Amino acid sequence: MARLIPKGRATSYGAIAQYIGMKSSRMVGWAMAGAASQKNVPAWRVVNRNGELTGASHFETPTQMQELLNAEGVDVKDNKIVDFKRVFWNPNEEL
DNA sequence: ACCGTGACGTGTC
DNA sequence: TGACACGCCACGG
Repeated sequence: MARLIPKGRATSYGAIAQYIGMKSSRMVGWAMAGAASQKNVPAWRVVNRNGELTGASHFETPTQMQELLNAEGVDVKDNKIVDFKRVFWNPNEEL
């Protein structure tokens, strides 16, 4: 799922949960925790509904998530995505 | 089998 | 706007 997220965009746990049909968004986060260490899964493009990088601490370094997003053109300030609503990518609209 | 915990989300007060 | 409660479900103790 995370691999479907376009570069330079980001989505929320809830959006993914909704897309998959999962009732619990917590499970999405749980799944991402395991994917964070995997280079082929852009888990850094998944944040909470406020655009906060809440899972940054699960990466190799707490700043890596922000670094990666910055590298893709996503502005991150104080561990939050700037203008998240504009960067937000809704998988349900891509159906 | 029970309980606490967690990268969450939504609803109340 | 901030704090709290509750639903959700996999995992470890």
